[in-house]
Amino acid sequence: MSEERASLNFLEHIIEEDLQTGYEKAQLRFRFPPEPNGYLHIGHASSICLNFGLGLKYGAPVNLRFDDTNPAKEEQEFVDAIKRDVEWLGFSWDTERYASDYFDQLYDWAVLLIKGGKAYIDSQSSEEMADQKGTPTEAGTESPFRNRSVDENLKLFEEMKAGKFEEGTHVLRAKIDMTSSNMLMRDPIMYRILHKAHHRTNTDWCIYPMYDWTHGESDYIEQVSHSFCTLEFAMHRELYNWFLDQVYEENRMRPKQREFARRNLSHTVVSKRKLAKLVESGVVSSWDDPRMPTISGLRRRGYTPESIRNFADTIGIAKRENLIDVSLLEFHVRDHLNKIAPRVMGVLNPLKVVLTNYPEGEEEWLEAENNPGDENAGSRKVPFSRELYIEKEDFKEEANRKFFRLKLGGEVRLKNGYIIRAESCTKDTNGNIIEVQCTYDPKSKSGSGSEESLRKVKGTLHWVSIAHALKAEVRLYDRLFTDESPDTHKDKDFMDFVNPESLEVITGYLEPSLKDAQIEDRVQFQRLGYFCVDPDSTAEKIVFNKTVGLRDTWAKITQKD
RNA sequence: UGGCCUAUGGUGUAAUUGGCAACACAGCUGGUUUUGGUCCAGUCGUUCUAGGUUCGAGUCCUAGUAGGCCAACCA
Repeated sequence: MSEERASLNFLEHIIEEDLQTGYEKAQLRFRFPPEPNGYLHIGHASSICLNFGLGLKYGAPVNLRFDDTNPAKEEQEFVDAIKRDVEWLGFSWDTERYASDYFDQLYDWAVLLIKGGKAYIDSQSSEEMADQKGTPTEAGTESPFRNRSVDENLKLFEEMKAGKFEEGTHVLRAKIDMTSSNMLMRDPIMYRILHKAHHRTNTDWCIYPMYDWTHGESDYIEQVSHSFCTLEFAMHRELYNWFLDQVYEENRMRPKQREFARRNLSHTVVSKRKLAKLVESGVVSSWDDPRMPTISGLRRRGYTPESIRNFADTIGIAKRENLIDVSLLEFHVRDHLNKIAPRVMGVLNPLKVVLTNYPEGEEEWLEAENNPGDENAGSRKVPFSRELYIEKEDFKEEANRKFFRLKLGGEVRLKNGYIIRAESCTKDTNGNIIEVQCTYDPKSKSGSGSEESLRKVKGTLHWVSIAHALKAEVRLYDRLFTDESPDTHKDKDFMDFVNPESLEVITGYLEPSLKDAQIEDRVQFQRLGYFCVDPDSTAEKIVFNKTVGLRDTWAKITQKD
């Protein structure tokens, strides 16, 4: 009813304009075209959300197309990982395609170009060709093979295909313009010889088409209406169109390439080469290490697909350089987890508390809300007894009134339990506090409705009963890089900015309800943050990853002082 | 001594296409709260520069400045 006109990004404006000038809505079709040479990362996630989001918005099909034209780098393993990641993000593709599906068609079209005098076989080395290419400010020079006869070109191309030549001896080039101000138009290579097995076509081919020759033609074959790619391909558009011109037939959909700025996330890197280096050098354990910006890493870290989609939606899409602060991504995962993650109690840095007036050997099970923001989340029981753990940070012998926690002579409420008062504490020989002796008010039990239970005390602490606590490995993560843009420094390598303290492994003491937690379960450790169960967990030892901390205004206050 | 692209708060994106510069995050203030969480209210602050067109310019024009991209048998 009160429908607000949603603001459109510039790509949606282009689509809307096309819709008004002749395109039918039913003709709209998009694609997400990864090369299966590595794992998808947060940058791909933005592109996936863009293309599939457009598909959802316009009711248009979106193909998942693997750009698999380089058998030297591509593997089935990556195809499988990519499909799993796209599905995990919550999208479904119309059809699964491969550029390699089109090798025959591409070959036939290439023959057509040769026959039309638009392509030729060059038999120089790549160095010689590079020399003739010119520079951005100087025109190139023509290859001595540029004017080979059509028949000779045809014969050589056939022999290339038949495997008669070594790698590097011949290539097929488009005959365009060696003086173009666009370097890509200076007779670009269409095919090269590669005696390598392809993960799908095996050894059927020993010539493989290059990206530029493949991409637009694949869009055309699939009748993609809008082909969106990142800005570094802007210069390729002219070539994309030139190749399309060679095969385009009237009345068919002519795909349109448009470019958007890749979205950069602060405090990380996303190039496959750099991510691979992090894995190889042992900085992280694997491609799905929870510190990695890969989709599989984010998943293992505890991110939800919703949070990633919301992130992609709010950062939008444009053409200017950007650096998006990772805190925005963290905001979205908190925002979603706050709604869905059950609250539990766990102590990560334990300090023993003894309730001196609580009977020894006694225990009781207290009612605890699973999520105060969600009535339907229900409740659970947590055990309470004479000896408890609280966080070390939650006790001080003396503190000013800004410290809403436990201090000698002060009171505090134990979440879901009783109000306690710190009476004394004991220290080890080094002066470290190792135990706090407290008394509790038996009438102050949470939810009992008694006058005492309604008393307001400043400060509520989480806790866990020592006798009942579940020991768990807890992995705490910090940013992988200390610099917000580690790979943009001219004089420094991105590896120089690796944060040596990005991982801390500790033992946590958790409430026993967590005993049956399953891998990928997500919970909030109250007052600490969101955590999820890592796949490394076993029946004997449960492992939690910290996804993200809660917003911490106390930390800001202490920092200021 | 080239070509292409870009320029809006600390960050990211909008602006009904020439008509009151908005939204989210971050920051700051306060309120609620048995999580120093959540939630609520308020606040902060911007159209790269110089000209021009116009009743009116973030938007159009001219010049400049700054940044990014382009010379792989990679994608």
